Amino acid sequence: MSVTRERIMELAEELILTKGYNAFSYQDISSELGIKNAAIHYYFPSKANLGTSIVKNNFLRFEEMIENMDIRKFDEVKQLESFLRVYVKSAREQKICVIGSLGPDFNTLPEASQKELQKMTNRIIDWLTKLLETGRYNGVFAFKGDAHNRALLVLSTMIASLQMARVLDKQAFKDIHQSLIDDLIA
Amino acid sequence: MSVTRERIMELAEELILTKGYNAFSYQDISSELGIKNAAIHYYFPSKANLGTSIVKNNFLRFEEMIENMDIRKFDEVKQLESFLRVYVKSAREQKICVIGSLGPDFNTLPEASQKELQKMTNRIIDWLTKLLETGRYNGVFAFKGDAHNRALLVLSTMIASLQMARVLDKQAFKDIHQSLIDDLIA
DNA sequence: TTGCATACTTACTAATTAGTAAGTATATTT
DNA sequence: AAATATACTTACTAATTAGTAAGTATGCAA
Repeated sequence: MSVTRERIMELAEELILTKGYNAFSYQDISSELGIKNAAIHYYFPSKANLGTSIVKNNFLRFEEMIENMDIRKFDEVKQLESFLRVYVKSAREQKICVIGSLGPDFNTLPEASQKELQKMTNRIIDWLTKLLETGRYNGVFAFKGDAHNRALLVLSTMIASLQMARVLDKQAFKDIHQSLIDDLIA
Repeated sequence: MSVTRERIMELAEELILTKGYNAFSYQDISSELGIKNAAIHYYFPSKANLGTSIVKNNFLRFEEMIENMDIRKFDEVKQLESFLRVYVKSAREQKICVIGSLGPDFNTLPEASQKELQKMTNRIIDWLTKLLETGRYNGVFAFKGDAHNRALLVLSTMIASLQMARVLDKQAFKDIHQSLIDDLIA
């Protein structure tokens, strides 16, 4: 893989997570990387293509994360903690998450990006649902109601807590994050 | 107040809640209302001004809502339900909320809009905190931990549930909304 | 009836946007 | 050595953006 291509993707993702899809431009990337606009088009013919690539890449990283956790046979609490750590890292870096950034812009996204974002979100919800269900069965989680609804609640909470931290302050993320864990751990 | 001014504000708010701040343009408004671009500039000299006006207007509507509830002496559950009804209505209309739309775009907003959004968010959190605290004291709410943290959690949940409904489907909002209430009502 | 404020339109600008076509340097393969 | 593929740059376009300055129609007040 080309190093330039990777630097473009890395920066584009950062721009999406800090400025949003509709606020970042090819110029933002080219000026920062010291390359020309057309160089980005060489690797990513359209902004739609670049955006979709970033969602796909994010999806891939999630799949890799849960694969590694399966192998090491982490218990449910550890798996949840690993999942939540991704958001803790984002909060530290003043970023929000991909779903929280592209979700509000959903109606303006190219169809391929929309589809990929939906696929990833469903995949995360499915994984979380199973994790919560199993964890409750094993007595490490305690919560009322359907595990699927709880999974939606957990993901929603993490998405919004990063956004709240942006509007208010970092403490907001920590507070929400702690409340979530308090509610869930048996 | 001018009727044109009001129609601009109404449409601009809708555009922010459906397309986002950085994706909507003065053209979107002028073409829809059958007026010229410059007519919008007559009422709102800059996009910064228009954006800030919309946040202020939203803030005002929240203040009016909680004022009306105080007068009628609604109990805490009714007050929470009234508050949540705003989000239920948004979900029906395929909209997200102002904080959920402008929050992710925060870094790209003009300073006046940022300040106003912060003020409004803090005001909502303060109101929710007191409501939850009083409601728990009166035995109608049941939750663990600090009321302020719980207020952050409630607001976060509503913000993100609208976004999740956009990415997934309306059922996602209903599920999250129900989980939230189940958790809170004693 | 003159003057002034309100509510716009006309006509424009400068900047930025994504995107393209054609050229070029370098490395690799044949 | 020649041909080809890779990784770009140069130079451009058409569309869209927020914003402005000057003009105009209408109503109302002095």
